[in-house]
Amino acid sequence: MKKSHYFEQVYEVTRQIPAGRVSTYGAIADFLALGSARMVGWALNKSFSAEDVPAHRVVNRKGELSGRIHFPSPTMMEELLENEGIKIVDHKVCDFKKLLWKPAEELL
DNA sequence: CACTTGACAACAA
DNA sequence: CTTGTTGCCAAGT
Repeated sequence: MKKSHYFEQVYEVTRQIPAGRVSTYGAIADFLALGSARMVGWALNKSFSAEDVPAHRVVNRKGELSGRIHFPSPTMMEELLENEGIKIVDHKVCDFKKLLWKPAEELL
């Protein structure tokens, strides 16, 4: 049952993010070429009610854990990321650009 | 049906 | 750092 097409797409892409990597709203939105970064964030918000989506691997364009506030605990996101080998400094991803993963990479 | 809000992007000042 | 704009589109009120 599809609620909304792009929701599923965002979930799918987000699930493709490998551990130890992060992605951005812009990257996903750009890859889907559907809506916009807002839609991605919005879809991720609903991801809690959806299937298991590693939303903690999705950050904003600055690498900030902007979504941590929506997690059960604001620190959970950092814990999860650090658990995957991602360094978090000041609620931001260290070497963000290096860890940045794009959906298109899977196609390469 | 109109308006506002939203885990945003990207730039400008 | 903040405040502002424009684009984008669905859900909530």
